[in-house]
Amino acid sequence: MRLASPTIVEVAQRAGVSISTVSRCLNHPDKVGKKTLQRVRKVIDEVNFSPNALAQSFRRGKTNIILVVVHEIGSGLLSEVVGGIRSVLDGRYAVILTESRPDAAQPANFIEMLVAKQVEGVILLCSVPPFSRKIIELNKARNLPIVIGLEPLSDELRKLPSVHIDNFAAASEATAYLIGLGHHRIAFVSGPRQSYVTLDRERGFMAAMADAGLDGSHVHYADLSVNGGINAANDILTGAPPSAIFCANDDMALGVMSAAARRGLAIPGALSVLGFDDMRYAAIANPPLSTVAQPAREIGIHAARRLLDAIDNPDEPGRQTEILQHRLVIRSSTGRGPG
Amino acid sequence: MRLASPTIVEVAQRAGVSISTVSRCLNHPDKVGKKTLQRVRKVIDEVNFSPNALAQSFRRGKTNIILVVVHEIGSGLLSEVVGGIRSVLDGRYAVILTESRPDAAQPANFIEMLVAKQVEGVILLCSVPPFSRKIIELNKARNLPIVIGLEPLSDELRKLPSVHIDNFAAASEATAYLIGLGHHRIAFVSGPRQSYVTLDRERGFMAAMADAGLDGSHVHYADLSVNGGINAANDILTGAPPSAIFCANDDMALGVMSAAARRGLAIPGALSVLGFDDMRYAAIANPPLSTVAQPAREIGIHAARRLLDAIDNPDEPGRQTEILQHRLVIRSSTGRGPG
DNA sequence: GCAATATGTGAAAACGTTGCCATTCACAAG
DNA sequence: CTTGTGAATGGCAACGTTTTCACATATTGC
Repeated sequence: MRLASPTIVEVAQRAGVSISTVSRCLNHPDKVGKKTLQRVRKVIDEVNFSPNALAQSFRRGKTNIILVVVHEIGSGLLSEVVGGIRSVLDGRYAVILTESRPDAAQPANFIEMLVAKQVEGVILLCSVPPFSRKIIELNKARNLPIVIGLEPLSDELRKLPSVHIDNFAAASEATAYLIGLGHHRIAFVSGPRQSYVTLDRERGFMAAMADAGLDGSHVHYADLSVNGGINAANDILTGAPPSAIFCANDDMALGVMSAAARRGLAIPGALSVLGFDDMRYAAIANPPLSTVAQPAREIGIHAARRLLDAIDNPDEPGRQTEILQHRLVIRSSTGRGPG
Repeated sequence: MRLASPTIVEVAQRAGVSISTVSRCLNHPDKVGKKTLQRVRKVIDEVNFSPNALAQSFRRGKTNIILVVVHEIGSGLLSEVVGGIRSVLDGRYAVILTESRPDAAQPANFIEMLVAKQVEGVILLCSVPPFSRKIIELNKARNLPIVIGLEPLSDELRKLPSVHIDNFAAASEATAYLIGLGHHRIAFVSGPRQSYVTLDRERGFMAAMADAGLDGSHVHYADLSVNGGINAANDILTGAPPSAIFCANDDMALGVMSAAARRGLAIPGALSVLGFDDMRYAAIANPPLSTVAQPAREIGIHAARRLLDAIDNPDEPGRQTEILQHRLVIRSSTGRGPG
């Protein structure tokens, strides 16, 4: 009993007018006679008509949909960014999200393309290479407006407008803070090497260590997850442990804290832990996690504005990367070091 | 310099064939002569043609897009559920997400409708009433397949297929566990009253208390957020505090733990805290949070399968609500009570 | 009361595909 | 040589809308 939706034609017939008139009632009601309008609207209500969005989009060549690509939705930070994006776009565009984490990998990618073409712009909040490469192609081939948020990307992507913090500077400031606290042996838990965000943070760490004449080679690699942090901590804390561990994100820092707690290590007494991102649970960790905060909502807002720019002026490239301010948030997981 | 995308017509001309043939090359290549196919494919490559997805969907009346509605993306639990959904749907459908949390409220809703109509099915993972009501209308009016996941919904929604745990039973078991531990004064931190999930949990708590002949009226209301938990805890812990607090979700439980820690209350020594959901950070809280786990991924998988069913057999209602197993996860935030 | 101008309306052409049907052609069977 | 068969291809309508253009009618200014 799938009843076919009524079309504009049916409305026209019932109201005894032409389809043009019905269309006008929908889109330019001021250009329609008063009583005609009334009659048509009545019929529209009666048959519960609403225009076929597919046909509309097709005809207009416009979908009013913006796609936001995230790697995985379960992150408070992303939630903030998306909130910022929506605060700008809502009303003008429907914001839909897609995850780039692969599940059935191959065919999915293909379908993403399909999605992408029904979309008027994309905000990329992730940098997984195979996926972003596809997106770039689309940008080139179809002239699809794209803005990168949160992540500075590989060199080929740097031509695209992007909005993020200065990860290098942030990490090196944070490291300097740790050094100022008297820590000399500091380990850094980095993320996957393809990620330019964590790479920048890693380099910031090493630069700050070098500046202070300290050994910045104590770098471990994990996968940015809590478990990654736990494993890294277990590695790091055997043998001669450092007095501080700086993590490329909060999830790993939380993992490190958990592993340290399990080993009976007092934080920050025996070990200082510093995170990155200031995600939602950082403040209520036990002890509350020191971290460097990204202005997530702001990033979303700016990215959305840039996208709007790009859509409205498809021809001019616009200024490229936009750097927002980070902020070192000192809570209780960091304390004085031995030195 | 927005260059118009080439259409099938252009390809046809360049290849010296009819557009039907080009279309066939795309959709039924076996029905095309070998050398024609080759020639057409060459041209397609040359001009970098790919069919206009909007036109295709319009023509076919099929978009191959499934919409998943979540209240807000920043939750590990949802991430799991979505993972499950995608493991079933990827390849057959593109899965896109939308948040129901309002930002620019009114106009947004309107646009959601637009989105909804380009979509072949919806999985609702949230129950915010104004939004879900809209969805229901769509279901009725357009016969749009819908499945509810994670949340049992209001009576009017109970007609829709849904997949979730037995929140009443789970909460009452968890409460019984607390009682068995020797707790007599137990507070419950509930969520907003419109939410049927938290309502069920609340009722489960009260029933278990009543069964044990205890006072189950110690119920506080918060908004399911960490801060809500903190505030609730501050209320509860002044005066004559209970020996255990059971929260309707983990976020609030984490908030309660944080507030308790700030007050110098030992957990579980002075206060036991029990959460609900087993979200990602529950296991690494300090101390690790006892909670009741939902089989999130399973819920996603089942919901997706139900949706597929509903799409394939639009006429039969199919069996209605499907109950999956919960599991009490005992970690270190709960301990023996005074009694 | 007549031209000039608004105002409201309808006919029809698009938008880019797909798929049915008809056509052509080659080739095998009679 | 005719007829029948199958494969390969082209023509064309259709999907539901929006929009341009032209037409008819109503309104205004003399």
